[in-house]
Amino acid sequence: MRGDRSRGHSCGGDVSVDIFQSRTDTLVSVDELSKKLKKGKPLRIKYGCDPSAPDLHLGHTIALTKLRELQDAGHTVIFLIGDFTAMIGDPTGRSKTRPTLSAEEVRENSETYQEQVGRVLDTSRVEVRFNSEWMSQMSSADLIRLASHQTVARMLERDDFKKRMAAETSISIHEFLYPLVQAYDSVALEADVEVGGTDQFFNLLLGREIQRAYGQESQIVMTFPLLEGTDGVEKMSKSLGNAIGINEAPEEIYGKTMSIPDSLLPSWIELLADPSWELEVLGDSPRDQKALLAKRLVCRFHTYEAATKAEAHFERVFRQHQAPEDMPAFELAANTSLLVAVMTAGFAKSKGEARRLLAQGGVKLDDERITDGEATLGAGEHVLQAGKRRFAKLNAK
RNA sequence: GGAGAGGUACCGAAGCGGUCAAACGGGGCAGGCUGUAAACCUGUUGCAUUCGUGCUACGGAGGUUCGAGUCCUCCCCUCUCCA
Repeated sequence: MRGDRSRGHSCGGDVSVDIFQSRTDTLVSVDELSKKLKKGKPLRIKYGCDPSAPDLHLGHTIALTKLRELQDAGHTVIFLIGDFTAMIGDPTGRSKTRPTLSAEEVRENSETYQEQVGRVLDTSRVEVRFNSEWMSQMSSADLIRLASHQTVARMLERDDFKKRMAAETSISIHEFLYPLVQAYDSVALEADVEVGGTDQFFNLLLGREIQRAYGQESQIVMTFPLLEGTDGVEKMSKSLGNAIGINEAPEEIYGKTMSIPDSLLPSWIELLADPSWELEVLGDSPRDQKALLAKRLVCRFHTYEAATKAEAHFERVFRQHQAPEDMPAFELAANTSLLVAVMTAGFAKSKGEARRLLAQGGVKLDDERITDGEATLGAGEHVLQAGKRRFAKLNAK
């Protein structure tokens, strides 16, 4: 299906429209885009991020991969860090008003962000901007003028506001400013294109209106499908605990991918597959397909060696049920109770939790299930396991 | 400004003044079955504990009572309708 949709539009021999169109969810509008492209100038493509959640996950890479393609096609990617808007907190997808962030938090987070983006984008060619640059200069009068370009009725059409109205939860006035400021950012940056997830559609379209209101040409809007999280229920999001961060350890990326429901596999392959994977057979059984996908994802964010190791680690720990080669090591005194050992290894937050874990047969010492928390540790090296996947090496002296 | 409804554990949501560390559902964790899949079954889900119990929790602060999530007062917050 890739590229097929745009075939009908290749009237001007405009091949580059294809790059924009393939694997996007929505593109508004193809005609305007080809007009912009015909000017022959590199387009300014805006990608905004909210520094309150600095951990990039697989879901973000869908858009980032596309941006990389566009970068390679000679366009300019502008990475906009919404440090000013972070004070508002994007209401998108939220059922509640977000807490605001301090200036230091925003700064730290944005650094993390930039470092992670480098795993996909060529950061040497990215224009990194902060919207506080122009927003902190804006006067109240200017802000009011900006706000005058949008109506409450239109604002309430936004899906999440609508839902919150229906659910009778609170919406603060300042949350209306978020889309407006985001839209104004496009004015300040003179963006030709803005990309985002489908949940950003409203905000991106507002950018078009606001740009026009400020005498600019409207930006092209590109949205990407949202990736479902590892639970197979909700959209991938760090706060929902169903995300795979691109910063995570190879074993984690591999293991979490293996744990996704089979039903998710088609969409994951569709959304995450690299174009170069396309012709290869991904394997027969869902399990094998996942294993291959997992390996390739590790490979993408780490190295081939890391991917091989992650695979071996998985085979060893989850198929052969052996302890992994590397595990965190702890030293403690001989004759320490198992209860304390479990806590030392960080497997339980409280003694009560450790006791429960033990009682339910969740703890193994040197491959033997032990339920008595008062059992003590003999001198020497031990392997402590909690649940299926948490291991620690204990050295009792 | 007026009238009404409501704020309970991670989330949703019950809760005759004692038997409430708080029903039930979801989520989480652990066990079983498995492919670290799904579905399903079981247990568990505040902290500490000499396992007797103690402590901290039901928006906040006071009060009534032998005893309060439950009653009273004031305050804070949310929602709906009216102005």
